[in-house]
Amino acid sequence: MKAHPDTAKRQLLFQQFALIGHAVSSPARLAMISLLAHGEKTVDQLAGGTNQTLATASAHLKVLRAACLVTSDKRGRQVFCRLAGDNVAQFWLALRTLGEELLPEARDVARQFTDDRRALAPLSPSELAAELRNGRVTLLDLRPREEYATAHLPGARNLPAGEITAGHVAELPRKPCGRVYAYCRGPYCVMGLEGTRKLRALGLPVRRLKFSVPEWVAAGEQVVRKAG
Amino acid sequence: MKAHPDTAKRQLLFQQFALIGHAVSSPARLAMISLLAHGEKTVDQLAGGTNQTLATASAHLKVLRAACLVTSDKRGRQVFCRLAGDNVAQFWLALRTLGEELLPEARDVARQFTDDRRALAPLSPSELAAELRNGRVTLLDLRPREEYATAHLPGARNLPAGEITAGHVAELPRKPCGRVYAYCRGPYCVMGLEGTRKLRALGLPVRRLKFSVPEWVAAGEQVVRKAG
DNA sequence: GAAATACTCAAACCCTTGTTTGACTATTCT
DNA sequence: AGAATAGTCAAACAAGGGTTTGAGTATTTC
Repeated sequence: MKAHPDTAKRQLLFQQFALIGHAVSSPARLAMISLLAHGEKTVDQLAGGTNQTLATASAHLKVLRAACLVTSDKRGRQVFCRLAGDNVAQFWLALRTLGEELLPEARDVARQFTDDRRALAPLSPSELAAELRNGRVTLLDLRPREEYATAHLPGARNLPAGEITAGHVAELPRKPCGRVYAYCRGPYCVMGLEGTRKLRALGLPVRRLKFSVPEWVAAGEQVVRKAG
Repeated sequence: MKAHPDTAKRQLLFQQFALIGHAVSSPARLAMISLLAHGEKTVDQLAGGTNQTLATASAHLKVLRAACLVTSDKRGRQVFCRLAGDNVAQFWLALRTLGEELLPEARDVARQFTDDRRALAPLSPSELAAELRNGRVTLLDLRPREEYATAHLPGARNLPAGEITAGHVAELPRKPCGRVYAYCRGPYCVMGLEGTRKLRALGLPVRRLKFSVPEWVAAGEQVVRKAG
């Protein structure tokens, strides 16, 4: 039985789509994508941020580049990687959301990240947007400076989780009677969990948001992006 | 260096998400998903519809079930499989769309399916919905009877591609001065391409739509679903 | 020019996948 | 009861993936 030429084309197409599937079939690569959703990173930073050796990170990047999810360019002696487009970050969010809905085990673990009712603000992006408009909100971005610089929620102040001290907290200009929210890299960001704990230990009644910039963008809200 | 408990949970979560990635990392499994998007199928039908042996199809199904993308139940001696939800079909469409946008090779091949300007109707779902409302449209569903029965576009008539004859075409009640559109299983459906060719060879000035039921649903339009 | 940095590559390793084959089970039909 | 149907499972094999190691390259710094 001879294969129809259209059938061959169709199979080729599915093979191509499977490249993207393959790219998102490894926890390490998913971690890299979720990191890159917050801005470009060098291979080194990417390896460090996902607990991999440089060589393995480089190998995973090869797969991500083969699927055209990630592009990179060499500047000086460093290779800067970034997602190929906003649609990649949105696809990652779609995959994550589907997993949260479909996989029982994922749903269980995910709940543990949003379990601490006192420390978590159950706001959605649009609800926060409404609170921001009425003005009585202090919003903290706990991510590293470069990520904040790349894009952050409107009105957010940058307070990198690693640099939280009593001094910083004391000099925070807080709106009278306003709520204090913090976000980091998303609902499963360990740095954000710890940062929030530390802030609360220092007496700041901050609550962690369960979303970050990528989710905010996916919800159709505006961000403050780096010029140029 | 001891791993933080939250970090461990996070990795577990990413492993779970990677299950879904793995499920969509094989062309064969993608073909199965795209078939299942048109309604439940037995393992046999699924194997036949994707050119696989029964055993390989069964093995692939195991992976799809492990990712909770597909559920199945035994009725009599047959196992009926279906997508775990509408969100699975939408995720498949999101993956396909991302691939069409990102992968140059996929984009090239995809274009070949929408190249024949005379035979293809460049309508979007919302544009077709508008045409349907003004009424002068004949709409043909070329898929098998069961898929039509499961869900079809409002106003569509079922004319399975395999049963197209001059007789059938002659007795088609066509709206005066109306356009004739046909859809099958989507933009890359070979059966739909051939069915359209056959219809045109029989003198029917039909044009193929580049979407089907899943895309129509994803666009937020209503379908006629099987009762029960 | 030499050393250091930030990668990439190739080889080797092990482990996982995909496919085929044949056996096995459950269900239905006769 | 016996045969046929629909599917799963286990074993075996080839193929492909992920990680480590060590070497190699381009660029920058000293």
